[in-house]
Amino acid sequence: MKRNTWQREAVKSALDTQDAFVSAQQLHSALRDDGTGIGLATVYRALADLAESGQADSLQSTEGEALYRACTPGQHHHHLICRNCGLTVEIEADAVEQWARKVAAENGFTQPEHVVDVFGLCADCSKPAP
Amino acid sequence: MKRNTWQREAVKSALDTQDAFVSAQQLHSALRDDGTGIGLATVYRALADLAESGQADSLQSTEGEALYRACTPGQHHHHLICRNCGLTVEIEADAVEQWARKVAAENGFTQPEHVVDVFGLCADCSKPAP
DNA sequence: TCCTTATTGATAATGATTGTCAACATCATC
DNA sequence: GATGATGTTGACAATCATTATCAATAAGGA
Repeated sequence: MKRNTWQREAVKSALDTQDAFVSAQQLHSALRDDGTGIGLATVYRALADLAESGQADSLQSTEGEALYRACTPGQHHHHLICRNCGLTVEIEADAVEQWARKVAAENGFTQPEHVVDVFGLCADCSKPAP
Repeated sequence: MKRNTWQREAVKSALDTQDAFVSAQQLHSALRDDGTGIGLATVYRALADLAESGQADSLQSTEGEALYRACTPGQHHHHLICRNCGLTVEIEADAVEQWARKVAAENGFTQPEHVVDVFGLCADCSKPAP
């Protein structure tokens, strides 16, 4: 049976305070800075659990590390991500869902899923340096 | 100055024979099986060059390794990828391009780029096992 | 052919992630 | 509240893809 531990709670709430995709290492550092003595492996395990249960989204950065972000569960959505600061906004895309299904069917593919993320510079990061 | 070596040619042509995304390690094994004594680091370097010059596309697998695929240069496109055998088809998506720009603009984001890939089971892999 | 220097390849180094396992903590049950 | 079975933790080792190092090699202009 699944047990509730303060470690899992800590990881979940730490992730909730982030408005950007963060790595397991970053989250571990943040938790250590908060005075908790949580272990690195535990952070990895907790994040994997959250991702599997749909309470967090994950993606692979171009550098190859896994990044996580708390998300609204039970709802399919995509992300608009700032290349510079990581700020992330959830977006919906009914049109894209339908397009993906159509393209898959046209090529004989079944059971389509898709990865759709938009990267750009957020309003703040678009401002010229003073 | 950039020099032409048989190693770079070998990597390029080996990639051209693949109709699926492959890892640097896989390509290195294939090249070794062909009798060439090419080094692993060289394969990594050649693939990075091909990706940078637009002659190959790359993406991160969910396991975190980088996968490469030869592509038609100079043209923006996306991929329809078989989850099972890796078969990859290039697809175009003008509607999605426009949607990405619109969503970015609506949220104050500039310089939008996007990652759009569709995963499914290809016609062959969709057939039930005999 | 000669010479400069980009490239190669064997190997070490890096860094994220996962496996191991004894000590510990949770929670159903008494 | 005490007990016990077992899920969980955390320090550390192990793994694995990728990158850095650097002496030896080879491309291509002179």
